[in-house]
Amino acid sequence: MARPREFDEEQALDRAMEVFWRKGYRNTSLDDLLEAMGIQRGSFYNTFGSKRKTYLRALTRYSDFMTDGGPYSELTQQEPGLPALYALLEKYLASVTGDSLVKGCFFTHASKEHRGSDPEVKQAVLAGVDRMQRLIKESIEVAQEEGQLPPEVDTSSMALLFMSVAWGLHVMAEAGVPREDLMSAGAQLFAMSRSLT
Amino acid sequence: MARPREFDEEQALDRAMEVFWRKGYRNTSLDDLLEAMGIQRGSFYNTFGSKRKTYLRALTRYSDFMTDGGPYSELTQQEPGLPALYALLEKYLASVTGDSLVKGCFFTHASKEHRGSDPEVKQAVLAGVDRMQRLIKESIEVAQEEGQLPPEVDTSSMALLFMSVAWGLHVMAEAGVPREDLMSAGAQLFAMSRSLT
DNA sequence: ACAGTTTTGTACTGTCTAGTCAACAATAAT
DNA sequence: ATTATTGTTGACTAGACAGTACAAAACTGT
Repeated sequence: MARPREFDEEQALDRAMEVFWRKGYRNTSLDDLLEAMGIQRGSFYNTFGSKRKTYLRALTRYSDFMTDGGPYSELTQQEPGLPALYALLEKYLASVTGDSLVKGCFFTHASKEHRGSDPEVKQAVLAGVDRMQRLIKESIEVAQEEGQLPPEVDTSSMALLFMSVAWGLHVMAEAGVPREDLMSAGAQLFAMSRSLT
Repeated sequence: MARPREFDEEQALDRAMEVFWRKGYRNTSLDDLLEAMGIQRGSFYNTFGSKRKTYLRALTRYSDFMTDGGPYSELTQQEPGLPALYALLEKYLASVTGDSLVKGCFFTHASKEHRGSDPEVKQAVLAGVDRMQRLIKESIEVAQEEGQLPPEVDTSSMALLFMSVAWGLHVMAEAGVPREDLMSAGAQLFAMSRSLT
């Protein structure tokens, strides 16, 4: 007994995620957002409430997007352990230094834009980071089982170190450091890892 | 034959640097800036021209601030090589996870805020990053001479790797990852470095 | 003392922003 | 067909923002 919606909420949210990911929160105006989502002001506020709420939903959606069937799920396929991790890093650096519209991890952008001062953003980001870290940690444990890493290394620290390198190189790329330099710095990390055994 | 200035330009610029460093470019309103600088609109536009120009000057000033007599100059004192680098990283992480007003490297904030889309900002940041990387590279070369690192490692890649870890852990801290986790990830890197010999 | 010059303080401008509102359109149950 | 209910639309509001204009103030050389 009411007028049906003319757009798909999930799809609109995906578009919103894409814009926020690409441009950040503050730098995305409502007009940008509406244009990307393909809806108009009234529908937007009716369905999503506010720019902020949409942003928070986009963050958790990103988390799902990355881990469920996304890039992180490839860690268990192919050659597991260090090779898979290295492949993931290379793919990440390629996306960061390439000319795709969406560059780098949404969470790094969100972290830096809010600098931990927004509790809700922080919580959403931290939840996503935890999921990613867990997946990487699992890969490192596989690497241990495969004998690619010695059994005494702390897998949690190692996982965090790997993520930090990826994120750090991401920021370096945005600072203007050339792609090849970033690639060889990443390679250096894996060379060091391999030499542990 | 004219009225003298009532404020010190250098000191005002230092204050401007501090605010931009702490709050970022967009998130610093002109009122914030003027309050921090202790001057008023007219004087500001007379002396500094615009918010943007002031920001660019603040960036290069930061570079001087860090390398000339600042934290990076400590690399050559104390125990040079890896211990000095490790001390620098620990100090950085302490500043990042502590409760000081100014947290982390200004260049990481600037990089991420503009994402390489502003050529002038990019240039200023890259120049500063180059200086920092050179200092770290020198420390790594010292480490090689001292036998702390094998002679075959690529010192440039290693320097970039170290910086990336610092920056990455910085972003992780802002994402909400606990301090101890960051510390042990940093320690992991140095443990790996030491085991190379 | 006064002319010339620069700084200073403040009111103002135009633009951009997120969010609101009310008229109008489209559906489903009766 | 009517009515209740929800969705859509575009004009509107209120506030924040960077930057400007200009008069008043303060200083220096003569």
